[in-house]
Amino acid sequence: MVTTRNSRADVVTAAGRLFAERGYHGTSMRDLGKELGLLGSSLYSHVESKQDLLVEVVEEGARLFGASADAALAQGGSADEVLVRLIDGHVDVVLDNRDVARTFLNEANMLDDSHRRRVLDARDHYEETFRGTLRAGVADGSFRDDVDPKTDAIFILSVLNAIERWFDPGGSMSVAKLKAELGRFVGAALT
Amino acid sequence: MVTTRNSRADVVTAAGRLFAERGYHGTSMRDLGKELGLLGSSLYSHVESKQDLLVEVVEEGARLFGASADAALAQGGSADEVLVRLIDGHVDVVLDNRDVARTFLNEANMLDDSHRRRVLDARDHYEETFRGTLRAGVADGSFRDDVDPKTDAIFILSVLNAIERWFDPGGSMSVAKLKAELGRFVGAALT
DNA sequence: CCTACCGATCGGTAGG
DNA sequence: CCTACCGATCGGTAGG
Repeated sequence: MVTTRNSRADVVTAAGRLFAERGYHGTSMRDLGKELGLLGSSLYSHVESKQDLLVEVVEEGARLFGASADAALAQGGSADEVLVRLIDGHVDVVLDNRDVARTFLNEANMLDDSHRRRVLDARDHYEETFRGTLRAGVADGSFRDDVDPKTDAIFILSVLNAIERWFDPGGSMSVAKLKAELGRFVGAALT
Repeated sequence: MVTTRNSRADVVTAAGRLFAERGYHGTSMRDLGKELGLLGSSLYSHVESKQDLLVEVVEEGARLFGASADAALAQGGSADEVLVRLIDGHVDVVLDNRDVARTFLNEANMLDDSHRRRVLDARDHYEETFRGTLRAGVADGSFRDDVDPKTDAIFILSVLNAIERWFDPGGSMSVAKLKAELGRFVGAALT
């Protein structure tokens, strides 16, 4: 028997799993307790509220995407190289933290106003990384001059954000293949 | 005073609005009643269950997208022309029936098993329209020969399905501009 | 479409 | 982390 008490981190992780699968409003504190082998009421020794759990999961998502963008920029290189790192980094965040990413992408609007605002700001900052990279690539001639950085950043992120909806990590397409296909499609669209 | 009794269609429309905004589980029958100026319990003279309402909204979404694809194919023409009609038609469905489209795209997995299965089949059939058009375009040389119909159909649909998340019909970008940008981006990716 | 309910479940608390 | 609850709200029904 290795039964141990759950940590706060365990609770947040399980919450991410259920929020990703069933949605915030589709998950009850009793569901979450069952997932961890305890009663719903016992969760309140770890967290202050259900909303609190959503905040933690979504903000972890914001941190992960933000860190990925920072890392992609920090290495420098051409706009084309930065964009490839942004794309690969986004894929890694989604696939290595699928529940967190899904909750971040689909349940952020269930946050109360102040938290939602902060998350939307973080998301806009992340998007700006893509926009800026497209602008730089257009400016230096790496990308077509009919590329519209604002719109195309949204288009590219639309493709990336949808990955959690269809990609099966245990399926026939490898992560490397996924990244290659993304690079080809986006590359062709921009050059 | 033009206060009239609500029809079943009114109830379904209002349900689509709330399901799109707050999600299926975030909407109560009392919320929906309030939206229509009646009590939650009164809704049961129009529908059998809450799930029933979700089924109606989601299946209407499936019908709309299906009809759009059928129309795009029926007109014939080159793969390139069909694809443009598929894209424009998808945009029209999303923007002319936003609540239905959002509910179809985001709440279909809240359906019970049998209905969800049917909707997923319809969605796959719709996706096959895109895949087939890409295949035809590769075969006749309209599109690059490194286009992967299966993957690229998903990528294109990812861009189209995300439109409800960011496009503001009252904003600075017109629908015509949106369609032009989509055509340019997707066209560049495929040719 | 309302009145008047039903049992079940919700998020959460007090006290250990 | 459990026991023992709380008031509020849930989807839904009977009967008009």
